[in-house]
Amino acid sequence: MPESTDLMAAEMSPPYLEALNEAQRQAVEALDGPVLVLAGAGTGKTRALTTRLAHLLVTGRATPGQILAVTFTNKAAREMRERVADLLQRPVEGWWLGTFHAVAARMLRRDAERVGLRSDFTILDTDDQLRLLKQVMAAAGIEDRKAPVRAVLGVIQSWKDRGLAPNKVPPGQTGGLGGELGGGRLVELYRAYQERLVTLNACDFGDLMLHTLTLFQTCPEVLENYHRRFRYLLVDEYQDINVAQYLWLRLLAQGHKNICCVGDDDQSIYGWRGAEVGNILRFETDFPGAKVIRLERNYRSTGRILATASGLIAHNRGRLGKTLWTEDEEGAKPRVRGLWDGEAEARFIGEEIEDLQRRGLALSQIAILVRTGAQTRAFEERFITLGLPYRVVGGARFYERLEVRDALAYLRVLESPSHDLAFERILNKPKRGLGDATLRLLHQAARGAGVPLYEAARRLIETDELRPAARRSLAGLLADFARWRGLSDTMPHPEQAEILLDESGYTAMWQNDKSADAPGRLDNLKELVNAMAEFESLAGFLEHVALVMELNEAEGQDMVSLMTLHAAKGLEFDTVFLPGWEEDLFPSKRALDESGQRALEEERRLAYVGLTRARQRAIISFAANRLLHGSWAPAIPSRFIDELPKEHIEVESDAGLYGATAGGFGFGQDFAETQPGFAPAGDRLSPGMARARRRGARGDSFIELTAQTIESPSGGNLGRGSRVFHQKFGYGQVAHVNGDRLDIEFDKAGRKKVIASFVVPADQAG
DNA sequence: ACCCCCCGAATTTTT
DNA sequence: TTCGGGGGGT
Repeated sequence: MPESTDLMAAEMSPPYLEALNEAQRQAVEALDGPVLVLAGAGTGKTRALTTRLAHLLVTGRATPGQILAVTFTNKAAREMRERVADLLQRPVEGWWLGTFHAVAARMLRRDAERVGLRSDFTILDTDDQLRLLKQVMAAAGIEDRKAPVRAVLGVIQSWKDRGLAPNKVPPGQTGGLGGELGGGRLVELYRAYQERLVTLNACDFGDLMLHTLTLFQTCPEVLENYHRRFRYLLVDEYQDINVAQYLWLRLLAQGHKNICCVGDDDQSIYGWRGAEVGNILRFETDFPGAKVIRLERNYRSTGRILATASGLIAHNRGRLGKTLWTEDEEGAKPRVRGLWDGEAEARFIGEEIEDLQRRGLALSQIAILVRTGAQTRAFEERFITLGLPYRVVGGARFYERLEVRDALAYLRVLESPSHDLAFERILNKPKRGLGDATLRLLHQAARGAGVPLYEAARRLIETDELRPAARRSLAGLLADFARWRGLSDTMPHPEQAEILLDESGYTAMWQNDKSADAPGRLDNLKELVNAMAEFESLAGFLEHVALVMELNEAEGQDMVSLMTLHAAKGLEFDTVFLPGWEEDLFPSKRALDESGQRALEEERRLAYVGLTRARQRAIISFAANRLLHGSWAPAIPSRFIDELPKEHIEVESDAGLYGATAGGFGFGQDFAETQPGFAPAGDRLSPGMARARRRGARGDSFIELTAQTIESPSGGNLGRGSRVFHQKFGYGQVAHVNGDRLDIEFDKAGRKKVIASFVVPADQAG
């Protein structure tokens, strides 16, 4: 970069600094010591951030290898990488830029054995986590008829978010779960779950942070190495970090203390998944001598929109405080519209959009932002009728679809046969007569011998334990895998994958499926195979899938965007519709029930995020009647509507509908109480009677049986001539021993090959 | 081993 | 209302 060097020599500002406002420039140039950049919505945060990175490199303050930059999403990391490359006119190599999880995974792979893992550990997704925990709970003898698996996983995750390993969980923590799952029992489950993960050489996402944290805490030399390496740390979306991430960052920042965190406390909307706004509020205390820089000039929205959003967020107490301003015009006042019901609301918004369309505005510059995913449906139906093109952003993600996950499980088994969860998933998919009974035997054998399921299967098919049909089927599957594995020598991995999916019968399973979504699923399988081509190897592809879990979608068409408020963070549109501003829906009753005032402030921030997405026009609406869970319920306008500064908004209403004259606020309880037949919000949702269906414990899940097997002394030192008992074949005498495989002459069943862990000494039978 | 029916639950989401 | 999971039946 000769030009830059010249510029520096002449002590002139490089051109990239000239493009910044004063505050942004400070954010770029304050390189030493801790810095907190409070970046309001639309204030050019990413620009400041990427310029700062470029500046570090251009001025020679740091080599790429001395920079660590972390984000929350792959998208943010990608954007940062691209924009820095644009600034420098060349890509940057050798720096550590990635998501918290990707960076942590990279660190963990280098020193995995120090926390009891191997460096080729696999990363489990939510689905795997649930299945694993379910097994652990069953083994612990906990009835899951009330299916609290999700709840328990939630508690475990919240502990991990707080950086708590099982031995560090404070006693008496019930995580909000009472009854049978008292604190002690939960920690026990947590410990058992973690042990299983280690056995499987696997991590869940929380573990990536937690194990790395443990690594730093227990191996000072590892941490010191990173201290030496990273001179500059940069953190995006600081308001969203959880305690584990906070501790992780603080340890890393102890080295050179040059940590720059960027965030906006007013846009903290992920408290429910462990983010702690407190982290950003406490920054100056946590990092003594910290410089705080506020980006307050907004380049996105009109004056009215900004004033409305600011007036709303001012109702929050826990804030660092910022005053956004703009030199943009005042613009139109945000509109607030009351409608009879959800259908009328959808009709109204549809008409408004058609109107904008007639005025020549692009549909791609229009968004409808809702509180919950289910709310998009009403609009989708309406838009289909109108023939309005739309897309739902952030629906079911590609790699989360059933068929894609199945196919991935096949590929994982192909890559690493010891991946038990994947093996279990595909064992009987498509149906090949290997159901619960077979799986139970496999688990028993695997536990008995201390080997993975796949290896247990290999041994089991040499014996007479299985029904002949199952034995044949399982043997066939294993032979197939051996063959598919061999293909990697002769063909590229996408082709290998295609053959695997065909020959395993998986593709055929969907081809024979008559349901409407089957063709789509087949398309997805093709897409998956295509995506593999971009990677050097199957292993590389699988690592990518575990951490990145996204597939670039085709964009560019002119469509209205439908999405949740959460999904909208970071985006902007000319026109934003904000429907469903009703008590219980928004703010969400459930959030308020769970977390009270804290949740209310977070919901309010969510409203703030929604409003600040709009450049020119914001239209808020609410309905007096809402279809919820299949039945109609009266609704009252959201308290957030009352909180909007009246002088900056335009209130409209349908004729005859209450509460919609300018200045005529005072919705709230009055509405419900004065309308005949309209119950106050609180009484509306009468939960159905819980049914106490007490049934005798089934207690025959394969995991429980497995647990019993482990606990009972089995196998052991059975030598030739021992008298033994076998569940299926009865009493017999050991005729031949070959490792853990025995030939036994049974009294009734004749000579059979069995696995040692399936028999007990005859004197212990009973 | 598979299928079907009934019951209960039903935010927000990244990695 | 719609979805998924579990239980019971074949």
